[in-house]
Amino acid sequence: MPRKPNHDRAELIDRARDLFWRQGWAGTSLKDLEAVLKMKPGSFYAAFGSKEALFELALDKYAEDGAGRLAELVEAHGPMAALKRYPELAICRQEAPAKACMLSKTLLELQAHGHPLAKRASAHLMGMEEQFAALFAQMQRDGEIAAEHDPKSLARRYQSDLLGLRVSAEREGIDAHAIAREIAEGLERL
Amino acid sequence: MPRKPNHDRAELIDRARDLFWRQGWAGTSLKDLEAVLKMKPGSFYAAFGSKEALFELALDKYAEDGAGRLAELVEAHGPMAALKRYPELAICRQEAPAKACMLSKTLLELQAHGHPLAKRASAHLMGMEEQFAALFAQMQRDGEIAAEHDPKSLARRYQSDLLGLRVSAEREGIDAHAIAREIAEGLERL
DNA sequence: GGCTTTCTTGAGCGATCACTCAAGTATATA
DNA sequence: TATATACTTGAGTGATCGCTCAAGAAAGCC
Repeated sequence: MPRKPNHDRAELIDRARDLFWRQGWAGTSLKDLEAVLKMKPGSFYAAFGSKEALFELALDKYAEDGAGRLAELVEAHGPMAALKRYPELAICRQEAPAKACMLSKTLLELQAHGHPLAKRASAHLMGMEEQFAALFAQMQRDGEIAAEHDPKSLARRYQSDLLGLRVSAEREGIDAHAIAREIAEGLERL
Repeated sequence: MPRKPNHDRAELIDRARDLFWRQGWAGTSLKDLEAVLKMKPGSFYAAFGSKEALFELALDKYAEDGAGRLAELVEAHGPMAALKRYPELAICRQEAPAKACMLSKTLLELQAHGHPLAKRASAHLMGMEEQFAALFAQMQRDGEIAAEHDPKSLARRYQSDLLGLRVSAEREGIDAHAIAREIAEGLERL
């Protein structure tokens, strides 16, 4: 009976994610979204409910894709090589709308107002960190790194280095690849 | 002949800086500023010209104060001890309106729109990095760190670590002091 | 006390914000 | 082909945005 939607929902969320990632929450107006999604207000609200609801979908997709890329890397090269490659991978993708992490951008922008999206970003960051910790733990079991380390501490530090790298990569005149290399080299000394 | 201003301008800029630092550019409305500065719109615009002009003053004050605190630390304890203490100092101050760096927050929020304030924040970050580089160079001259290092590379990495630390410190459930300690310890191995 | 000069006041400006809804259009079933 | 069922359209909502300006209040000089 019904009419089919003109657009592919997953594709729309991807495009919204890229815009939000680049421009942030307040920096992205509904006009911007309407232009990028090629939707009029009515369709937009029928499809997503609100700007906030779409941002949440975008944030979740961002986290999911990031975790997926790391998992692929682990699958292909093992934990150590994956963690060594991941920093460079995070800043080299040309098609990415920004170098900095969308989760940290969201956290920094919305945390002060106690916005639910900040909490959600924070939770995703914690999820990533647990993924890192699991890899460090596995490396320890495999004897790839010394037994004296605490996997959770290593993950916390690795995450912090990654966030710093990705903020630095946003700056002009900074050789972020050099920083990525140094982070990778740091892993060898564990 | 004239009437004296009711307010101390430097004090006003400090209060505006704290608000902008915490809430960011778009997250801070003129209503917020009027409340914190206890000024009506007319006085505000007579005193500062625009929201953007005040943000610029606030940003400059932020950078100046940060550089000052580092300089004091160097004066008191020398370059190495100063750089080792600085990370902890950056995240421990209770009176600070946020843990994250105002310069990086501004950069991340406004860079995508090519806003002049993002460029200014970027320039201040570069200024800090040069300050760090000068200290590393001095430590090298004093034989405190190995001669093989490039002071500019060390400064770039130190800055990146610092930015990462300060984003991490904004998160809930993260022991940022532990990260600060690790950054300090890292300096000992140079 | 006048007079001048500056600062303060606050109503209100046009623009933009996120969002709504009634009307129109396209598609599937009957 | 007729009807039911989405989906799309876009003018328009009230609220808030950064900002203006004419009028009033306070301080220094005569």
